Amino acid sequence: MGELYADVIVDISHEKLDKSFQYLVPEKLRGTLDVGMCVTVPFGNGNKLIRGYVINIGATCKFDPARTKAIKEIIKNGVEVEDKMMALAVWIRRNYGCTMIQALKTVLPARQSVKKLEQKTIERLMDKEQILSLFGECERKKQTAKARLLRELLDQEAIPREWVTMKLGVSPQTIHSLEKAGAIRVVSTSSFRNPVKLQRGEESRNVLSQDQQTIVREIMEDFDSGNKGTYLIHGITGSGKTEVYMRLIEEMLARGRQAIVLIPEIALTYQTLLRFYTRFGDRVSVMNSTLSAGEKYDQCQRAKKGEIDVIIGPRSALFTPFPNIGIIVVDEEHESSYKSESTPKYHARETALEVARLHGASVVLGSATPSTEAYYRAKAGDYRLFTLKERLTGGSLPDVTVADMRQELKEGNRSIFSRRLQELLADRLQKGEQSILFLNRRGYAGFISCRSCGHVMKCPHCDVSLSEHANGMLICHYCGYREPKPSLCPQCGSKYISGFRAGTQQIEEKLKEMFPRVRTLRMDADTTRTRDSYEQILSAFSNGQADVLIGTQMIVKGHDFPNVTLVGALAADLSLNVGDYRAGERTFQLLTQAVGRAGRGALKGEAVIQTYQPQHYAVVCARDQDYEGFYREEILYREMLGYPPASHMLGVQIFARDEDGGRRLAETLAFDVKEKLEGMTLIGPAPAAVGRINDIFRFVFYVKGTNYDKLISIKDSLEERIQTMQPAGESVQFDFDPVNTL
DNA sequence: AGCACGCCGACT
DNA sequence: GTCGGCGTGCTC
Repeated sequence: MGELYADVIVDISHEKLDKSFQYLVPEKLRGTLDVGMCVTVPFGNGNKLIRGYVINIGATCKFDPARTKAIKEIIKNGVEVEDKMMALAVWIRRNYGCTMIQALKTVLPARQSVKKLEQKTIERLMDKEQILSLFGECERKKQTAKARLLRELLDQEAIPREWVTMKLGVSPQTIHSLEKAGAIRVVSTSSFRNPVKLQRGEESRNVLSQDQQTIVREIMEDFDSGNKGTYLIHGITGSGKTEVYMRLIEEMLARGRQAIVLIPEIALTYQTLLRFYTRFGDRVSVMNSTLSAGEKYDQCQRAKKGEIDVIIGPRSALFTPFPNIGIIVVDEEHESSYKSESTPKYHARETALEVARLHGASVVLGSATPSTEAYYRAKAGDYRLFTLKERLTGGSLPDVTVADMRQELKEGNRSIFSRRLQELLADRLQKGEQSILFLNRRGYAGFISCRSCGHVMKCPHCDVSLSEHANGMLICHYCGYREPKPSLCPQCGSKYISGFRAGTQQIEEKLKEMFPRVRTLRMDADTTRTRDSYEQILSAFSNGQADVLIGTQMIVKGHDFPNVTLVGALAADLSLNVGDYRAGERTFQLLTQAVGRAGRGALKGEAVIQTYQPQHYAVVCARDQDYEGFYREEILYREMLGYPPASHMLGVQIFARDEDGGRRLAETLAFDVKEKLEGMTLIGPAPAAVGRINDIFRFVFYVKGTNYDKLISIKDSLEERIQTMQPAGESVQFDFDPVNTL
């Protein structure tokens, strides 16, 4: 029988060793040894025994077999931080379908950046005379490297090690020998900069409401009795979720545990940060995308050393190497930015549960509009559900009207503003109150709808909207179904059937035509290109420099504008018909949030939702702020069509330079899957929604099934199959329970 | 990171 | 010749 070889990552934190080494798996470890295990291996010329991690096992030896050494033994324990990270990487690899290297890269902090912040400094231990005599001695012996360093030390007490090795050209050995001679000392004064500017203000510790207290008490009782659960807090904005998080974190810190707070990518507002900062001082740190790789690495080191206990950040903050996490908070749990868009396509909410399991920690999910997934599992009893109904900050919910744009057309209003919205806008302008116009535009898949009756062209097999393509065909990008674009509405025979195209710019123009004196601010991908333009626009609006703010999704998240008393959602249909099974959920969430922007201050607010489908449950429930009602409808739809969370879904994406090659590969793989379905369903293959990006063609197919493990084994067999084919110009990616199928 | 190897000047 | 420091490159 052939030999087995294992790829091992050597546990030395240095960039040059940041690759795998192949070792022979000895007879006695066969069957026992598995990916992710910690082993001791002989390394280097002296065959020194060191720690390593197995990242892969296979029968092929990519190295000179005569020179491969054998693994000594398996170390078993799960206490080290690294071991937990390793276990997590193994879990990610299995659940999201990627290589061990990819999993490790997401889990471990970027090592390459070590060099940049190598803050080791060389300190002089002797006084000037001693150094001078030593310098003379070295000069005489022609020990030039030593002499160079010593001369430098005459002027300075301490020199950064970086400077010494690079600029002075002194090798580590030289430094080492001088260290042994007692002339110098190497100190790692890694000056971990804390990216938050400390501004400890007055601590405002609100008294908890009855409901808040109950949540904190029950979660902590569970925790103390060794029952580490998952909790979903369903609370409208302003109901005091953050205060609950902070209390829980305090309790955990008191028990010597650490806390991770996840927040959506863009939602890291300065206000939230400050709140945490004033409460926990410099024991808290932030992780965000504006941090350099080096700074991120700093945060990890600080966490490892126990200098901080609380970290706030987007999904990657989940991998902060804390020794003993007590709680993980996932705020705005429904946000789609929690799902990674690059391989491994992990979901931070699900991964948080695994991190918590490894540490014995509790997980708290919070949202005003919980994801269907989380609510489903709460209903099933997997999560415990808490509801916060009171709005602590005051302000009442706005009055919402749904404007039926079909009716508007019928009665001769061809403008993009309904008459109701026009009226209210005029009223606000006259009163000097502010308004927000919200365009929930997303993606560029143009759906086709009838402006007369609201009928939307849908795929008869997948119940998602069909997209219009340039050749006049309508295509379903789930299954590939296609039909020609009709010239008359199949429902009512109207000729007003067309794609919906409108951008923030057009809206601004139309608004100015109608109200020539209006002052507007526009916020979309175009106007927020630079780093702080986002904040600038928001504060300009906040200061009353404009009457109307026009923008896309980004304006509905975070930020309170007390003077805003009118919100118009211009085209609810834009996100309702993007041809994705989550369109309803996303629309409901966006509309609910948008509507909630009105009337946050003392003044009562109003909102108008414009749509061609006023009867759609996402619209109706958003109008009534009725989450339960929405969920009941949504889960029915998901169950009926077998979409997550009622079922699981594996997306297989094929990328290819050559269109035919890609299609062939997609068809071959899909054909393979067909043999192994065992009750699961195959959809596709079809060209992806965006069929070509950068001249790379994309194809996709989906497998739906209730058993996640079966989907994993489908993925495994596909991987094997791909390996045997060794496709040259094509690559394949897997996406479990995709969030974004566009 | 640590260790060996090969190069080069200095000293017996 | 040999000794010892110094830089380079490799480690499965």
